[in-house]
Amino acid sequence: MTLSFTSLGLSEGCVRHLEKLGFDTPTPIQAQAIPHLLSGRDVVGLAQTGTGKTAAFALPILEQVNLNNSAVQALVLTPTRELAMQVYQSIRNLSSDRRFWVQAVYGGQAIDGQIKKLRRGSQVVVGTPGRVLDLLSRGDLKLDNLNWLVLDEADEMLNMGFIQDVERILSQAPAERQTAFFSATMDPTIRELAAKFLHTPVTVQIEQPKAAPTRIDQVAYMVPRGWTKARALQPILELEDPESALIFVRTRRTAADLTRQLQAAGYSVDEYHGDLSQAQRERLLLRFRQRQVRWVVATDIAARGLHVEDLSHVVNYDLPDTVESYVHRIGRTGRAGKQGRAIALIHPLDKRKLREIENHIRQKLEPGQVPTRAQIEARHLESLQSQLREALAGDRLASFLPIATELGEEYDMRAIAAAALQMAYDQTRPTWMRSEKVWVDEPKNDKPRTRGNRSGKPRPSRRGSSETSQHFSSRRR
DNA sequence: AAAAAAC
Repeated sequence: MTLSFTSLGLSEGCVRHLEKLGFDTPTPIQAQAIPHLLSGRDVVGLAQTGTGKTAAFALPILEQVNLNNSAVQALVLTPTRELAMQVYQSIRNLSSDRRFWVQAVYGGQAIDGQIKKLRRGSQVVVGTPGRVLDLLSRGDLKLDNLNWLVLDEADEMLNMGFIQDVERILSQAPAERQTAFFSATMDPTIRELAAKFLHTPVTVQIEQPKAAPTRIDQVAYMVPRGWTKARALQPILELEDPESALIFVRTRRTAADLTRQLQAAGYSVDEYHGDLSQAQRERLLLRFRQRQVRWVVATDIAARGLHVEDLSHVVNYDLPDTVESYVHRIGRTGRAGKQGRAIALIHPLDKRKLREIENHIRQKLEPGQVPTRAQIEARHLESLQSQLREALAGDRLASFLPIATELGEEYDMRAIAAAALQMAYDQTRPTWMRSEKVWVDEPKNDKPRTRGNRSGKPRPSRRGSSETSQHFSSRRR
């Protein structure tokens, strides 16, 4: 049973272009949603990001859009500006017709350029709610000819903070239109709002691909009692040695603070959150995607939809507020058939939250302990050896051979090699590990501490835990 | 209670 784009009802020209792009088999969500959308039905599509959602709604639109009319015929709303850019890019790639125009509109960027382009005409507009409303009230975006309205990441778009804007936009769109909600989760609010805004919708759901979770190794590192998460993070990162990582935190403030700490420790890392200017945000993403920055500390701005090629790690430094958000966050890794790792830092106060997550994903996270210095050093030596083997097989060796020969007249060859290794080893260690003072393995104190501070000594200060305890105390009541 | 989203 081979499925083709042709069998879904897409035209020959469209299918040929898709083949040129290297797409010959529809993904499950595409296979299910495209025929319904082509037939004019409203659709609720339930699928994770990275499953080909964008093409699932874009292809039927491209198939039926009137290219001889430059009025806006389709509007796609996304919850973040970067997602709008990303969706815009992939829609643009899906059409080869010169008469087809798609445009992205979002805040944080001069509105003049966006207005100018809108005046030139675009059949499809992708945007964030605030800027779309702004353009609507200025009269620069007109929805009179709108045939399609798509909410990407609908569960997020229908959240408290967004819902009013989205409702105002929906109310300005012609009633005679096709509407699609794409969402990773179907909670009661989505069902309710779908009933409100969609006309006898078909729900298509790709059965939770059992393959997705197994492509992500999930580990829960237990933060020892009395340790801050910041202190536990560095040894964990040393052992995990992520090629690239998104480190999720709860607030913008923590993002900035943690970034500064990690940078001071010598890591290639930068911050990403809503306190940055749009230009900074875009520059950061570009640098991250081009591998000029290895790790990014981010708020939930990066939890959804964001695509970074070959992201090796997702780190939940702070656990997310909702179990759904956990699924979104870890979904940034393990994409396109690659293996990914999702690690979480579990403070003693986070254990309840961890259980909720485990119940939701019906799977236990593999427990992990903060690595000891010995474990990290072993890991460093191991990677040094494999790097050495690579160098031995490489072609740059010749330029270093004369030095080795010269030194060889004075020293034993094995001593020279060992000294070179020592130099390389010292350089791979981050600054904080070079100082013995900072890095002291504390005896594991797993005895549950009684509430009263019996010893009478002041409690160790716990910088990182103040927000956490505050957060959970409200649940205790 | 925080984050995102318009100036």
